[in-house]
Amino acid sequence: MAKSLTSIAAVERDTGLSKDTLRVWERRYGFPTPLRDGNGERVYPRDQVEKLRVIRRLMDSGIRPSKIVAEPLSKLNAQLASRLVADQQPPGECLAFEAVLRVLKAHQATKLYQQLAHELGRRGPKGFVLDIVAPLNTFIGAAWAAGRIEIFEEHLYTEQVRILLRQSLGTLMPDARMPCVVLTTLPGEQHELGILMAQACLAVDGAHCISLGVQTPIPDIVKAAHAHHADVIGISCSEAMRINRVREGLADLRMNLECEIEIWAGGSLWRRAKNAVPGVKPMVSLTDIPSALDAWREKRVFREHQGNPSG
Amino acid sequence: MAKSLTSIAAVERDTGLSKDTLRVWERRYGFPTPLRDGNGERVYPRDQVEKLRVIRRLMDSGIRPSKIVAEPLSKLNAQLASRLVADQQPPGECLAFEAVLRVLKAHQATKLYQQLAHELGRRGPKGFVLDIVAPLNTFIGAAWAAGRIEIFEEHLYTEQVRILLRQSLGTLMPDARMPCVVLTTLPGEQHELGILMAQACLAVDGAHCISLGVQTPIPDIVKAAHAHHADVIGISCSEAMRINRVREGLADLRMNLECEIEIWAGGSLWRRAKNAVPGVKPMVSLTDIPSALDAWREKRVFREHQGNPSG
DNA sequence: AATTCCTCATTGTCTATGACAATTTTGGCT
DNA sequence: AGCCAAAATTGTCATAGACAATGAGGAATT
Repeated sequence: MAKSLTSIAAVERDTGLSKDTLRVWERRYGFPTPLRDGNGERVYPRDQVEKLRVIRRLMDSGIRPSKIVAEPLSKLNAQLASRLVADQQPPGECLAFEAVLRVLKAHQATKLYQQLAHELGRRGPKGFVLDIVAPLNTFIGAAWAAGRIEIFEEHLYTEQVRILLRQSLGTLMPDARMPCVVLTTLPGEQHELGILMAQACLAVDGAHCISLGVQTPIPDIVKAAHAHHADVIGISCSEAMRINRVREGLADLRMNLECEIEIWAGGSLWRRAKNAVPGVKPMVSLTDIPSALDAWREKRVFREHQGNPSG
Repeated sequence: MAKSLTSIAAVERDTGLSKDTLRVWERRYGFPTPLRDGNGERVYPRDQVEKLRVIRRLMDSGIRPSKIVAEPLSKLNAQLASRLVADQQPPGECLAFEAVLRVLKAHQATKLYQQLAHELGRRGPKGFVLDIVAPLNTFIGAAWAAGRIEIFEEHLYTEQVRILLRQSLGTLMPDARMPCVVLTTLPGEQHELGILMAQACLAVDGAHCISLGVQTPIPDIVKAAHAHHADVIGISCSEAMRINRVREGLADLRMNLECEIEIWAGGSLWRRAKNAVPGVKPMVSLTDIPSALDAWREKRVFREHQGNPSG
């Protein structure tokens, strides 16, 4: 276990902060303060990378860099811990959630799976998603933001939910009057859970769903929309994404799609983002999905009466 | 559908070519030749972005930029088409593969699933992976590289295989004499199929597998390895990755892990990469997995006899 | 004839600093 | 309080030169 010094590219990879940002912070805030190698290239000590990762987490929860970049690590950790208390709106079932967290931290994947499968069996796909997965998701996300769990533990959780949802979604039959929805995330967004939850909600209401997986380039989303004759494109955005990037991506997508094809943008990001992108329907909560589907059907029926009464 | 001009950031997102690379190509090869907006910032016409995407594909199959960046698009497309013939080593079952491709291009996800499920039922998990999925995967990858299918169609295929493998892997029990393997990909690598195939091969031989999903940051891989008391870290690398990045990432990982923990790096990338990373075991084919497991067990038995006969 | 080694060309990434647009915050004014 | 303008904040883009790591081609050796 050597000194573990990292290049600027490695820091970008590990923290998600761009090279430009890292250099400009050094210039403006006096942090980080990398050493230099023989070529005059930046070399970051491990503890500075760790601090950068903490900063990144705090920024994801809305804090601006000037307030934190120059602060000592101990203060940042304290702030991280206090975030949990602020974010957490105990939803009644909070105790059970703490139990899930314990199982997760013990890395008992099988036990976690069984507990969740029990709930799925009891409530069915829709109830499972709305009453369990959605709030539990928020809870797990908050636990991560507060430093209570590691990202690989979050992955472990995601994995179990994913398997469960995939299994239960296979049996549902689509309804011809409902839209064909293509689901994916924008490049840079790795969280698949949002898509899966949306897919569950859409499928139980009879919509025909096609998931492209995560991180589909914009031109490919457009091609997929045409190939599948999609009525709606669903994009899931987690709070880990930069709002600017998402806005730019959605505007780009909107510009390249026929306006008959709707774009629905859901995910926890939209709690933070105030103004939406023109021509894109923001879905703050999963409960917006049924009403959006109703609205779509209404509009479609109306349009058919108007323009094409026989078809 | 406006003129669709894109910023350099959007081009980076859509092509995977870094901003630095885009600027330096312009300087060196005279392509791309973006317009400039009011601020003097690059604005790329749509057709140039399309050409860049073709170039990217050709580079992923090993061609160097100086040979192709300045060429006209028509030549590049011809080259792309000829790649398929060159790459494709008909593995006997070639006709069936073409049929799969047809189903895929018709977007008949259910039919595709049924065909694959039939093979899984007939051959069991291991045979299915070795005889069907592995070669089919190569074939689908080649079809993508040759421009015969779109990336979202590849995703559709991946999705079906993923569901099937997940289902059949759930029933297998690990063997206590076999290593605990943590599986993931490096940041930037989005292809999960490699992990799934590795997991299938490992699990049928009794190894205890934990998948972290894709794109785990190096520090998190290290933490996960410790938390799960992993014996082996398995990293899957597709040919879409830049070899440099992978080498750097693996060297970084090796430096931060105790040397008792082995690193096995598999995936189609290693057909192209000649020299491996020190301390990392390259796995060219899935068939290397059983022998690697045997070797691991041998070594472990030997070590226990030497140092710790009672435990 | 095959293999190893050496050299040259290729290529991506890094450096530095200035500029600016987009957003958020602040302060003053109804 | 509520709202608008001014100011501060912040990320990204531009420029051009430098260099290390890789690949390719040829020469020398086994």
